Amino acid sequence: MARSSAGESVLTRAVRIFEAFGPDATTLQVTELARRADLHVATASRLVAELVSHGLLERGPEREVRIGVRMWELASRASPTLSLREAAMPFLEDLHAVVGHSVQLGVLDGDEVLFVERLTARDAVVNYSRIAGRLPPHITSSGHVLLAYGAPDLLERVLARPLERYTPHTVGTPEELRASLAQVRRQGFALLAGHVHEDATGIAVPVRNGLGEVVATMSVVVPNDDRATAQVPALMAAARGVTRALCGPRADRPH
Amino acid sequence: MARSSAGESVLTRAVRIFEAFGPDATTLQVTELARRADLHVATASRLVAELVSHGLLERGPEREVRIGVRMWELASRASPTLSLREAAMPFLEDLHAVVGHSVQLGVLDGDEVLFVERLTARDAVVNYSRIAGRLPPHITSSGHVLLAYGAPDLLERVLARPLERYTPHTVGTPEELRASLAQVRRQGFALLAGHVHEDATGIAVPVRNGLGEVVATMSVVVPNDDRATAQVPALMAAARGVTRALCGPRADRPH
DNA sequence: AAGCGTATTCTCGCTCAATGAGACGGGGGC
DNA sequence: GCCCCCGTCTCATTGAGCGAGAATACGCTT
Repeated sequence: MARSSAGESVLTRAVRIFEAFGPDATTLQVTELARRADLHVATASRLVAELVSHGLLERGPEREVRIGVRMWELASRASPTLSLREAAMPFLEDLHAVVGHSVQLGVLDGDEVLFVERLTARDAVVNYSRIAGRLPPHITSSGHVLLAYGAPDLLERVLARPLERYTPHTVGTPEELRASLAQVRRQGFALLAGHVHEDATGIAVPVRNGLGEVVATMSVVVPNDDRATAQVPALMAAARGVTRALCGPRADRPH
Repeated sequence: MARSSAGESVLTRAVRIFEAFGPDATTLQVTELARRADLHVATASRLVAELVSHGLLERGPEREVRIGVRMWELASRASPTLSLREAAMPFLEDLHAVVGHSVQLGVLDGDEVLFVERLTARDAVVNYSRIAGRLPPHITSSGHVLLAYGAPDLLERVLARPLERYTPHTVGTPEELRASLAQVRRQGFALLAGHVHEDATGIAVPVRNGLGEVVATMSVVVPNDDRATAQVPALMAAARGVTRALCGPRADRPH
């Protein structure tokens, strides 16, 4: 017996191995890894051994397997994602210090928000995002910003799927979503109270590059109260700072 | 003609492709990528296409290839490296605010210091590290800490190679290095003035886990002056904070 | 110590996924 | 138009990769 019955490539299988790990499964035994990756255990064992030899996976004392440092290093050395994060970091830190609640940096990947950075707060209302985590765009303020300024076919694709509600406040119909996005475009920011978690308000603003294109979104998660809107100017100032940093040493673009 | 003459695996080649990227080559054309990865251009083109289909690489408008967001995501979702970084982040931020200069978090990987995080400062003396970057351990304060508390065979391996000097101050002989490490063990921190760059002093302290093992190092890079030593208590306090965070909700360990 | 159960690695016959040489198409420059 | 460079496609070739089953490793129980 040779070759996988499904005609799969080695790379496809390796990717499936990496995808088997997640925040709830940071280490896995070979057998479980094989099960999750849908591989014969001997095959999984072999691929794991090779990935370990390359440093992309690592083994622990109980033969458990985890993501290797080399994987992160290769991903990070030349990553556009991390270039953006690095440019944004000083502004995220300042915003974090000023607002006192969790701040986030998100990008659009596929049809989802991918969170690139999140600075948490001790007294955070609730933390519903995680670094390298994803959320559907219709439920978060970040997602609303990315949809509002994104390509029209993005919105069509999002609307082609059911809009699942996380709370009674979550946008659940195409009409609601379109109205919300129109408001984002008018106001220049998204403010969603209780859409992901009942007790939290998400506020997000677009982050633009030097060409004026929206490339990311900065957001904060604050308690539901009347003072939420007061955070908007700080957010916008921070986003402008990131834009400036993304342009490099050139002069600011006129608004 | 089939199969590589060198009997290389697909994974080995994919790793070489990723290794071709770096901070000085964030995007590459397929031909250049093939050259750097020592692959036939047709092979490189094919592997790139597949890696792009998995999101591990991405293409730009001029057919340039760059690291894909998915690579970073898979590396980050379950990464022990990022767990450490996340635990350390609040303390790095506080330290950054207090010291006003660049702060760094480094780990030992192989025989080198790998920088996991770096918060920069506007008026930083000099930034000689980068996130996901490596430096030889004998030249940096971080490296001295990791060597001082590391396994003896680590030091032997480091000493088995020539100790290259970056500046006239850099440790350049085994005797100098051993003496410096002994001092680190006595003092509990490393302070190296002008070892990497003439104008900068690096100060590093060990970060321990709940078992008392040194798992990382926190450091700052400050100007050379008599006030440098004053930063040590803040560094040590921050490192203790990280240890507490790494222990989870359990009580503090007695010192 | 022996036995058992589980997990992981090794062996090996088999085969098709991966290879690179060369053709081809596209784009840019002269 | 011609030429050059780049990247993708085609295809004959073959050995890297496969999984079934054996062997080994490990932990636990009696």
